[in-house]
Amino acid sequence: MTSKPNVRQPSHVACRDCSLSSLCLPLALSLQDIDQLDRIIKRGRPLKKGEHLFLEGDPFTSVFAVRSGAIKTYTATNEGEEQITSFYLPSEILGLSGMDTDVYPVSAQAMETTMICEIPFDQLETLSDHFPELRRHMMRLMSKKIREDQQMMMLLSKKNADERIATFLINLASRFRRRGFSSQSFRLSMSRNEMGNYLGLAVETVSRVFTRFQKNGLIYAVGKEIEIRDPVQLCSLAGGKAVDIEQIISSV
Amino acid sequence: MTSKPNVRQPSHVACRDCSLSSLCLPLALSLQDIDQLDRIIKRGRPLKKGEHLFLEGDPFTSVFAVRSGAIKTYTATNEGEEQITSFYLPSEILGLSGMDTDVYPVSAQAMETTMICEIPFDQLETLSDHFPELRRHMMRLMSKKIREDQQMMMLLSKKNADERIATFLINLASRFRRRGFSSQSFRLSMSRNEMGNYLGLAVETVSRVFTRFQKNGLIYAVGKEIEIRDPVQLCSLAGGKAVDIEQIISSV
DNA sequence: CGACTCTTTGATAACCCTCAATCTGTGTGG
DNA sequence: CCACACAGATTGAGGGTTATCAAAGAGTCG
Repeated sequence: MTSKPNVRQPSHVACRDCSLSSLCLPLALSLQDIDQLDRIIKRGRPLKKGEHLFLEGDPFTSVFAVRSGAIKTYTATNEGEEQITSFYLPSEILGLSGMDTDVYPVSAQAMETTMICEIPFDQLETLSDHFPELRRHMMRLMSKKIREDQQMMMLLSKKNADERIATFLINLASRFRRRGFSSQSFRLSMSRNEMGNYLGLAVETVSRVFTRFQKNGLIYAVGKEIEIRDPVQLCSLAGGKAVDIEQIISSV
Repeated sequence: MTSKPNVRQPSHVACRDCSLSSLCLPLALSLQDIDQLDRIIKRGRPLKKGEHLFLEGDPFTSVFAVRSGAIKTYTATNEGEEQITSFYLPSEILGLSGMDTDVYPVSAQAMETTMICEIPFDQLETLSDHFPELRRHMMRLMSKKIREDQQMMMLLSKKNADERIATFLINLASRFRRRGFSSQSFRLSMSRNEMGNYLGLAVETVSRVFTRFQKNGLIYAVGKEIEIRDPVQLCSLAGGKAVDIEQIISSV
């Protein structure tokens, strides 16, 4: 299988051997096509916690896939504070929103030690000229991102603190599950502060809600480790569409 | 120019003769290519106020361009209320967020009498197989939408009522200007209720802010007609990035 | 002109933010 | 190895912004 001898680090696993390939870009490609994608992907050294993948305003050159760890993207408010716009977990793709501006509209920073696959965009475009499926997959990714952002807008404009945090936890749980990890208990890669920033809440509010959820037996949390104790009620609080809830409850 | 004799209604203007073509999909196409796009576009009868273009859950078949009038998209919250996700003005494209689900994730409704160009998606995909520029244009559209949604998330999570409404008005003004209309005075196609729904505010708050803005000489508003009296201060309230503000102030 | 919706205005209260203090955990240097 | 410094997390008190409730005014359409 791995004819190339350069498997010096786990970061050099080929796409076809990557456990995340079924979730990531190669999804739509045949084995042979994957090798072509594989050739254009750059796998850099791991990013340490706090290191930046790119900065707001940097020239847009690549999209990125998270292999392990976690990335946050953020932009600066006019008062100079940071506003977190997304968290990215393994197999998730970031950088697509820079496409129409030639610069990244957000900064991307590692929240823990993180391995990244970098996909130079001009080469990805060239490649996608020949693989309509790859093209459609990228369009679908962007379309999905738009829908997710709209869910987020709904959260921010209609939900109270309890509902926001319940939604956030359920969302994380289902993303962990999709990657094959436990969705009942997992480790939050972000601080309470980052969570509040993302959810439009003060740190203190996040903390209070966590405490209350724990008192009521919805979750059990020590530090960043979290266990979902009552997925049904948590989903009910999150208040997604019924159809989504079914899926998530069965997954937690 | 117009060799086809079927110009029975304004809605049957060909893309190459459409005053919005420089803003809409044909942007990236040569005159000859535009004609090919033109052939696949369906131009239905005008939608009357309140009529739906599509409903949440309808099978995804087409993307749409607004020719005149205005469209809102909304989704139902779990309590059954509507949550408006976007307003679309002439030359703007809607429906792209349905691409990865095969159904529209939102409903689209005319806020006034509205003319629409419908672009069947399968044909658009076929066409874009041959025109890389069309493809890139669509990707850019989606990328732009993602950035706009993220601006909206920032508005919802960090801005107070005054700032939200200032931002909304400045945004509308710049969109009107882009279409060649006055950005100093224009007509709101949405009700106070719809505006509040979109901005995450109660109707009463919207009304109060309008009254206060008027008292302070920022705007002059009677009903849906609105005039921007102090664009500098309004922009300052909106608090966008400095570079954007410059552009907008000069435009109002 | 009457029924309707939309808008405005006022009073009240809920929710969450801010400020402040304490507590916990983590890493660093003596 | 411990003590200390520091950042993050928790808890409490108080106040501000905006939602909610209620009612009246303005505009619209049959």
